[in-house]
Amino acid sequence: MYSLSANGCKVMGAMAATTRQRNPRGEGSRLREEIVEAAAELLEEHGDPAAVSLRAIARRAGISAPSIYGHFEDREAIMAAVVERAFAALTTRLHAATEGIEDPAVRLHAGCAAYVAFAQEAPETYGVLYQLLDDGEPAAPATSLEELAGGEAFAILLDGVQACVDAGASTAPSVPETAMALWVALHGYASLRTCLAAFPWPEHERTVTTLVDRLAWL
Amino acid sequence: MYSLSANGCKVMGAMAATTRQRNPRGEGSRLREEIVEAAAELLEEHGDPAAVSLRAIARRAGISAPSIYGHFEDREAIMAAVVERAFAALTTRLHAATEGIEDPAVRLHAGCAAYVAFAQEAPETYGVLYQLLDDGEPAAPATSLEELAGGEAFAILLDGVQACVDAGASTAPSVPETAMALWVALHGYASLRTCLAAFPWPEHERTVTTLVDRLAWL
DNA sequence: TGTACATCAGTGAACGCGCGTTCACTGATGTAC
DNA sequence: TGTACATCAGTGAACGCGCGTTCACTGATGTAC
Repeated sequence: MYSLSANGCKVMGAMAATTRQRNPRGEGSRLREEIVEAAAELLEEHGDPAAVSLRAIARRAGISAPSIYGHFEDREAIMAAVVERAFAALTTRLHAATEGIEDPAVRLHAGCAAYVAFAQEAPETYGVLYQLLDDGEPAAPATSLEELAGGEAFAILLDGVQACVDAGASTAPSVPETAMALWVALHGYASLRTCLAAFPWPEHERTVTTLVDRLAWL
Repeated sequence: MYSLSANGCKVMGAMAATTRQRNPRGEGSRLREEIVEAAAELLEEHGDPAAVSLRAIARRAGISAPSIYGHFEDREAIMAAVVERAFAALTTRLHAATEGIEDPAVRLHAGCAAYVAFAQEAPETYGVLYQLLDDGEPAAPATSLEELAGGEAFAILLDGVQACVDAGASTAPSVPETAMALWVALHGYASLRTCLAAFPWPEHERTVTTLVDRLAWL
């Protein structure tokens, strides 16, 4: 049964490098996820979103470039999927960091620290979150918070501040404005810290604590 | 003296569209500035730094693409010049907004408001400031503040906070850390405000005031 | 159970495009005699 | 003052490249008879 026949499965090692195992019938969506995964990896490796080309994604995923069109309309759609994935990861992270903590002030601290940590660990992924929003059209300004991309993450922050106020730990005069100020400051810190490595930054924990304590009126 | 001779100066209108007036001998640097200007304009018009290609810059400046190489090493060098220009503009703006104000707290407010206003009016120019730093190599972390790109702008902020502390208007425990927190928050606000237009932002003035008052311990 | 066929995941070649960069050049301007 | 020449700001054509996207296709897989 020695064979070099067309299906090529006889030489697994070599095959893996050259040909991909085709997904079974119903599971075309598996490749879809592999594409998004490949795009996310590329983004994190090269610092530049421009380096995440459709062809580079295909190369990374081990498929031909046109194969992508079976799963995505165009390159932009892939990036949108990457952003969606990143927001989901952020939200999960924030939930994980805060759940089970009773003291609202401690919980708020933990959530904010996790937000910054997320940005530190995957700076490009973090960066792409807001970058794509930048590209989108102006959108109706009246949109509710929940419908905003990242709205769920912001809602966690909002709840955190509200809990502090309710418990008397915070004297913040306005919960939404406080959450906004906090969010803005954390974003600024996360962005600058990663891109301005030469700056003599104080200790990480210390900075987050300062921002949270002062801006959340703790 | 009717003439269509080679120097073309007889038909100014038509000429301006097709041929550019060559700079006189010693003033090659004039084109250099036109190139930077063209790049800056392109950057601000298209939101995307990737759209500012060397060829696009040349087109905008009304010259052929190779002409640029007489003035810049490569595309990256042009972008570096754009960043330098942007930092100079920011610094000028901050000085203009704060000079002549006696009350240190009022001056700090004015400076911070000007910083945010600069970012609002030229969001792409503002964005490119930190973006380029991102691309650069890690650099020695021990670099002094003054040598950092944007160090002069930060120094203004530092002085502003120091003046507040000296005058007893601020109870900030650490001047550098306070300036850092303020800078980070202003940057975050400036970035997010421009890219997340759909968010229900509070009044502009109000937000800046909140950030400054809380973070500078006024 | 065996065979013909429809489905569909993925391919390979090709397209036109704009890019950064190079090269040999052109022709107006200033200078030396 | 007049002329030959060196300088140098800027040009036009060409290069190779990677890109996004299209098209007709291949061939393994599941299904109908």
